[in-house]
This record gives sequence, structure tokens and C-alpha cells, in this order.
Amino acid sequence: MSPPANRAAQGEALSRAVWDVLAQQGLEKLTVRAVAAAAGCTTGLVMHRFPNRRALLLHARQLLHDTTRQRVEALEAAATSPRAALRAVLRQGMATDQETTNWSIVWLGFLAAAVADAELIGMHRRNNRAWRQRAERLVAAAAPDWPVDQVGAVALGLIAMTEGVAALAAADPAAYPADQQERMLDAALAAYGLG
Amino acid sequence: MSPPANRAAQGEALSRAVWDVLAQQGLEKLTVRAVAAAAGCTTGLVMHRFPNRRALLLHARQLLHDTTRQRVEALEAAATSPRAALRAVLRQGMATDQETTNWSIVWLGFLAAAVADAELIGMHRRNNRAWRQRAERLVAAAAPDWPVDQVGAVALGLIAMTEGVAALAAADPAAYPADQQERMLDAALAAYGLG
DNA sequence: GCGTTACGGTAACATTCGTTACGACCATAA
DNA sequence: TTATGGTCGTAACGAATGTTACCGTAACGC
Repeated sequence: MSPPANRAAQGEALSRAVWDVLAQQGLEKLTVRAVAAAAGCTTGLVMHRFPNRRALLLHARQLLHDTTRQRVEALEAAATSPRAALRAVLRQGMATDQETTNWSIVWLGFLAAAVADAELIGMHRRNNRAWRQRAERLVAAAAPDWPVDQVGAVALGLIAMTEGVAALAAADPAAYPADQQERMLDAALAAYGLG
Repeated sequence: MSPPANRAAQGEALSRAVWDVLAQQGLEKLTVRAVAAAAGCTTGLVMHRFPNRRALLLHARQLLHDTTRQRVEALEAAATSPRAALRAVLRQGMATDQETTNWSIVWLGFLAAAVADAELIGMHRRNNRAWRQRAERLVAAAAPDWPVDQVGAVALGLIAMTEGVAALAAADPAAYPADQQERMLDAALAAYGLG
């Protein structure tokens, strides 16, 4: 097997393996051996790239956030209006296809793993607060004349709604198909006066 | 102790111990020994009440659902109007105090544990579909003249919003205080025309 | 050419897990 | 009292886990 170019690329590949195991086998089976098997290597490589299992999980968690942030920034930059940007950014947070469904399951797994891990919960809070600020900025841009508390309440409602429906759809894809999620989002945006 | 009467009570106590461990130590530390320690007994009692660890988790999961359902039904019965019933039922699904925050953490833990467990995910889907139907019934009662697809979209938005904000608040209570959650819910109900 | 070194696989380590076997205890009935 | 059935704690087992030590190998220096 041709080895990756550098150590950073291997760390990224191992983090992707962490996501795969988390999405397909769950948190309880997220072992070093399972990650190595998913990455197509042995535990030796894993333990040479990361000092221990927690460091591997922390790296995978941060990479997950960085990747989503890049995707969100690209969507925001490509939007033609503030309201289109808001909708596009919110839409990618739902679980509307196989890929975003997997991301939602991984997100849930990391959140459950963070319950007893101070560093993981700290990363979650930093990333989530940044995500919330982005939503508030997008709502403020889409409704420039709103008072700040209304912006905050509506932005919170929107991010809570999308994260919630992503969890619901991840756990029961048949009951929450993509079009129902989209209709839910559009109905909410219209009700808030952001359609 | 009389055998048949106390077995059920012991099973319930052990399930509460499962919730405690799940809320305070997370899914990775949810071992039979930790549950026994939280319940103030040894692993012997646990393994005499349940054939194995999975049965213990399944029982705790079902008891969690039954308890919340009873609480929700009491709130619904005590409400003075359909809109008050809707708001009260939605409100209890958020994480606005220590108790509901713990419940949300436990809910997240079971959801993460259900990823690779067919029986757990089946229970989640049954319970969640019932919960969704209840929300749709409450929305329909609060807005009798709405078409069914609007009822569905709004009910989905509301349950997704409350479950989402419960997860957000459970992971970061300082950033999502109770009054912000309440304002979020009231703003959403008002925007939907259900205030 | 040869030695050096970093890389990665193999195998073993101690620990912890779920589970099982066994025995002490205790109430009740003969 | 003694026998008995059920309850539950104790201790052990095999399997799996995170981690460490060791060893082969291939590339690059001289």
C-alpha cells in the first residue's frame, strides 16, 4: 500500500476512519483497533501518529469542525443574497442525504463522548458558540431592522431546529425524509419573515 | 423481602442508576460495575435482575420513555387551552433546569448507544414517532383550520427546535440559559401564529 | 558498498469489561 | 431445630481494551 505523503495526511486519514467507525459502529465500538482496521493499517501506525486514543479523538473532533466550517463558508460566499446565505447555511446542517446523515451521527457520537471529557466538551462549546454567532450574523444580515434580542431568539430557534431535525433524521431516516426537512425549514423561515 | 413485588422496584432503581451514570460519567463509563455502584449494590444483584447488560439498558430506555410520557400527559391534561397544552408540552422537552438537563444528556447517551443496536434504535423510533404524533395532534388542536401539511411542517419544526435546544443547552448550560430557551420557544410560537 | 535511522507491523503487557460459578445469608415451613 | 428455596455478594474466568516494547525493513547518509 502506498503510504500517504506526510504525517498530516495520515492524521487526516485516521480521523476519517474515526468518523467511519463512529457512524457505522457507534461510540461503544470506537476502539483503536477498529479505527486502524477502518484506515487499512494496524494499531502500530495509529499509536505512532497519536500519543494515545484521546488525542486521536480530539484531532478527529477538531477536523470535523474545521471541515464543516470550510463548507459553510463556501456556501455563504456563493450565496447571492443574505437570505439565500442563511437558508443555504442552515440547510447543510440538516440530515438530507447519506453524507449529512453520517455527519449528524458522528456529531451525536462526539457529543455523547464529550459528557465526561473536559477537553472534548470545551472544543464543542467553542465550536458551537462560533456556529451560533455565525447564525446570528446571518439573521441580522437577512433582517437588518430587527432588534438584537429578536435576532438572537430567531437565530437560536433556527440552529436548534436544524440540529434537532438532523438528530431526528439521523436516528430515523425513513420517518424524516429530506423534503419534509426542507418544508420544515422553509415554513420556519417564512413564519419568521425571512422567506 | 417479598420476591415478586420488589423485583420491579429494584429494576426501576437500577434503571435510575443507569440514568445517573449516563448523565454523570457518560456512555463510555456505563459499565455494569458503575451502575451497581451508583445503585449501592454489587454486580451480583444487577445480573440477577437482568440477564445481561443489554437487557438492563433496554429496560432503562423504556422506563425513560414511559416516565416522560406520563409527565407529558399530566401537563396536557392540566392545560386550560390547546395552545397552553402545546406550549407546556414543548417546554418540558427543553433543558431549562438541572433535572431536564440531565434528562437531555441521558437522551443523547441512549441515542448514541442506539447507533449499533437494532433493538435500541427500534425503541427510539417507536417512542419518537409517538412523540411526533402527539405534537401534531396538539398543533392541530391549537390551529384547527390549518391544512395537514402545514400542521406537519410546524409540528416538526417545533419538536426539532425543542430537542435541538435541549441538546445545545445540555452541552453548554451557561450559553443557553432557561430564559433564552423560553424566549426562543415563544418567538417561534408567535411566528407560527400559535402564541 | 555499508551503517543509520525513521517508519510501521507484531506481539505482549496490565487492566477492565461482561458474564458465570459458587457460597453465605435469611426467611419460612416441617 | 432442621431442611429448603430464594437472594445477593464474592471471586473468578475469558475476551477485549489501551498501551508499550520490540523487531524487521526500506530509504538515505557517507
